[in-house]
Amino acid sequence: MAGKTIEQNWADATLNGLFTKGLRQGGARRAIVQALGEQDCCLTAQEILDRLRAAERKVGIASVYRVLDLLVSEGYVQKIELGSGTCRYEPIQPGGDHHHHLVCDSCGKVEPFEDKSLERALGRVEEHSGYDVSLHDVVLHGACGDCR
Amino acid sequence: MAGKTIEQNWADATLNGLFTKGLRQGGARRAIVQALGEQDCCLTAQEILDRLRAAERKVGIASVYRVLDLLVSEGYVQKIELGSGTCRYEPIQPGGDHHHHLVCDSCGKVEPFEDKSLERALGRVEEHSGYDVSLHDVVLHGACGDCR
DNA sequence: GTTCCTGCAAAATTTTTGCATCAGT
DNA sequence: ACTGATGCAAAAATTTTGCAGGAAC
Repeated sequence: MAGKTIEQNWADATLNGLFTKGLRQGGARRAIVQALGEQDCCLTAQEILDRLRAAERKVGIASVYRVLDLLVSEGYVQKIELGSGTCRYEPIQPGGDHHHHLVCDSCGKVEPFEDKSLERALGRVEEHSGYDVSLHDVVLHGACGDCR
Repeated sequence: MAGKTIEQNWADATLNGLFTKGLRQGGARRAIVQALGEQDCCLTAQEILDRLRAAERKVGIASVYRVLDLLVSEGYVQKIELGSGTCRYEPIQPGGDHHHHLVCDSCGKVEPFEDKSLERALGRVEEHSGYDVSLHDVVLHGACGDCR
């Protein structure tokens, strides 16, 4: 149940953070943050909308995009593109718990993976880059076990 | 002049490869491959069109997308998305010469970088992934030297 | 009560598709 | 000559914006 707790904490921490910045916790905003928090990997705007609609929560697609924009610019959510043409959004876990993505170009499946030594290599690159790096993003494309 | 040579080789090798597969070297196709070959980092479809138009070569945007699609599916070009909403396309150098991207989220600048130890870490991840990985893609987001 | 948020609809942007014509082999 | 490639225009898909009504504080 540890995973669930961490994810729930993300939603609460995010809503609290927004509140602290003087932003309101309106219905759509709370619902979208909740939906993101219940997910362990990335979601598209449309997927978020579908989940809210399935939960009898009527929201407009424009609100989904607006809230996601806000969450990205406030640093709570990472926007990820995996080559499908549609953007995906994923909660940023403050604990540094952090994964990347494997994409099967044949069936479209997306899976998360983690690797400490990859993170260390990325950390070294970031230090020498001359940039103040806030986020990174690794995508591996290929054929999954079923499709290869 | 080494860089130039490699890039020119990419365009020639790509056109030859297409020809070998029974595909024709029509005007638009050749022009688009040339434009990509003259570039060392990624281009958008619109940028490619602009270059061709500037060179007095009238092509339709649809042809640009169609040729890029073909090049991606034949393995000559990598499609990359950096979070701007528009896709970018980059030649794949067969020699394994290979770079990734630093994106400044404040001014939009995109720079390439290389790192051997990052590639090694990626190679290890790929081996253990259970996928047959054909491509990978690393993007670092942050503030560049001028913007930070 | 004021200010910000939200939903709807319209617009903008990017990418794909249909079709008649043209060019490469 | 035959077949596939191309350009144009229309369509589709995704994301953004304008605005009036509603909700949070």
